[in-house]
Amino acid sequence: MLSRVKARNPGGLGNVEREGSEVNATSTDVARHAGVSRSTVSQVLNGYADRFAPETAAKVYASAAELGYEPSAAGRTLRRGSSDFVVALLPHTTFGGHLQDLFEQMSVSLAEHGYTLVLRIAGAATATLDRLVAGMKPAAVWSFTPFTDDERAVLDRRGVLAIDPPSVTQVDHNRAIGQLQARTLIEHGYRRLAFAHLQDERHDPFGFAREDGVREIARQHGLGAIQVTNVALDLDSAVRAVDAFSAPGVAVAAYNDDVAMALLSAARLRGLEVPRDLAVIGMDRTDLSRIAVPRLTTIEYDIVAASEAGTASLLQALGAGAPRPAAAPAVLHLIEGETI
Amino acid sequence: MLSRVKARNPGGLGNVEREGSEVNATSTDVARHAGVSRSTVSQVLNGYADRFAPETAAKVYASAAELGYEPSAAGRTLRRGSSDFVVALLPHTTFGGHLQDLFEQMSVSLAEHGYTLVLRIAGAATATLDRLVAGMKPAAVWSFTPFTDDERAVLDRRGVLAIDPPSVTQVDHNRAIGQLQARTLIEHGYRRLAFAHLQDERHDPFGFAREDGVREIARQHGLGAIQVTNVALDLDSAVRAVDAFSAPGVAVAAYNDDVAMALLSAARLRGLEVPRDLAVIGMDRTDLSRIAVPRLTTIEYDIVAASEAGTASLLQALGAGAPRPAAAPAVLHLIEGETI
DNA sequence: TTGAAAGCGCTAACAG
DNA sequence: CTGTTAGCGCTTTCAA
Repeated sequence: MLSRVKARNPGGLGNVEREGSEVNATSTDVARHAGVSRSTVSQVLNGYADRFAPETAAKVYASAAELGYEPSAAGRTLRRGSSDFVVALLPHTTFGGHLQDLFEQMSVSLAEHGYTLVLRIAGAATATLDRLVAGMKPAAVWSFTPFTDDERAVLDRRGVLAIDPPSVTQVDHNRAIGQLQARTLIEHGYRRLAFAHLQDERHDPFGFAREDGVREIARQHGLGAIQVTNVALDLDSAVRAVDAFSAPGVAVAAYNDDVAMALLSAARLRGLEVPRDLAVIGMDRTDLSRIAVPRLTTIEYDIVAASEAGTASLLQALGAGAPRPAAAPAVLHLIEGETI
Repeated sequence: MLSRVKARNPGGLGNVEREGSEVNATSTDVARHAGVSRSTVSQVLNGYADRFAPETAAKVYASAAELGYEPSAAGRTLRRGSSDFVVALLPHTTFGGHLQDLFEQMSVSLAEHGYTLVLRIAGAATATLDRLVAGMKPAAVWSFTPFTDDERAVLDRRGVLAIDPPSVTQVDHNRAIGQLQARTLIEHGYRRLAFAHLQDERHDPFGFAREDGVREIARQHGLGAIQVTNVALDLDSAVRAVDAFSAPGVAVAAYNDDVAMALLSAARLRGLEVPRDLAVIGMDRTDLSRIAVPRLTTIEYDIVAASEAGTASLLQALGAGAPRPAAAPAVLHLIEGETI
């Protein structure tokens, strides 16, 4: 057998990265080292240690550790029909540090159950997803946002476990955000409500649900129809939106803090006083929202709490069932500012 | 043989996700369908079609397409010793939010050469990296920023191709950013320069190189020592930093646009006029920097251009050698604003 | 120009 | 209690 090291280092030249003592022990190596058979190694290491004499199991554990043994995903996948990888789709929204926290938390939880998390850009062509799924045979594909129809079709075709938030949940969730924005504005005495979308719809996947939430609360309180506007992330667009608000005294629920900040800048440019002439509530609690003068009133979405629920349902679907957490955690927090 | 569908759908119940006509053709299926042997299928599909009669090859292509055949990564990995996956480490920083574009571009380029890109959170424990690498046997692990010593050690141990920017390049690159900031400030007539770090060093991996770039240019122009300060992303911190600037007329190169925006807010709070009393140049050209009043002068980093260079060197290291692009593309662009 | 055979590392059924 | 055996899907000689 041509060892991997040799194969990779023809002529012994090689580059620095590959020199030194490489470790890629197989279960055969572990078995030999422990003086047992491969199947014993496999069983001990896969949770059936109690079928063996304690000393035998101990020898196996020790040998595996000593040799730095990690099972080959390829061999295991081939045998089992699916791998221990879980693919998570990376939404095409801002990587505001928070998203990393989500995946970091998920990565750890999954690792505890023997799964390995890998990420994939959500925007990429569906054909790539197909290749990835067909090739890697992941235990599951998970998405923070609902799959597109194309994605669903591919995943179904490949027979892979596909987990996304039921779109009804997703809608409820975002409607709750709009509702909280509206309720907050109303509690502060505003009666003329508006909703400002982010114009680039690729980055505004939740806008309509949130708008609905605002509208619903407005209706419940007997307020008139809400104004709806689109704001691109440039001053011209924001100024146009502000000019279009029928009169002073409008209170705007913004799709996110960036939109809110754009409106604040536009208001300043137009000489409007915030919140007297224009009130604004954002969403996301970005770092910059804390720096704005006046500080933006916004809503924080506790993504780690939310992701814990997501991870739990994922694990359950995988049959690695951690029991569902008793209640859905509170994930929305109002952050006080001076813009309403 | 127990088919995968049956195995996954015991009792025929199953859930919606797995019903319907699943497609998971193997090379055996393709061979049978085309009336040739498995090895013929393998050879034709791996670029040796010219060893066969044209009709034979055509039959193979047609059958593979019809059956939706995708080779099993597991089988291939087992046989070849390494997979077609390339793991990219997701840095724990924000590059103006355009990080997706980088990975999307990379994903496409790699796919053209038969590789599949998967991402992994860079922050996670090194042990997880070890498992990932040992299990998945990726063709390469790539990082936009230099590996930590721990990461390097793990990758070396597993004998995997590890590509990161030579730290000298990384340093040069970031020094160039600082230099451009300083040169721009000096061209506008400023003689008292400062550099403002982002206090959270986890998000400021390049700060020192940039600071060096500023200092270097200041020295070349015979200016005095530059002031260096740390700014956290809150108003108190920014106000403290502004207060500490010895006198009006300081021009600050900020680590990024967020830091710059914090300084602008602090200046406003202190009644300083920008740029007369305090000049600021940022870095990243975030959306919000375009919305600020006054608009922030900043530098845009063309991450897609940069990533094309990165992808090229990665492919070269993989031996899928696209020829190196002739010259390094220009990746830094000054964005005019009104803050200097 | 094509096919047969071997084997990558692993696990599960079965035999002792 | 532990080992033998077969085979997951693929590629690569080697032989025809």
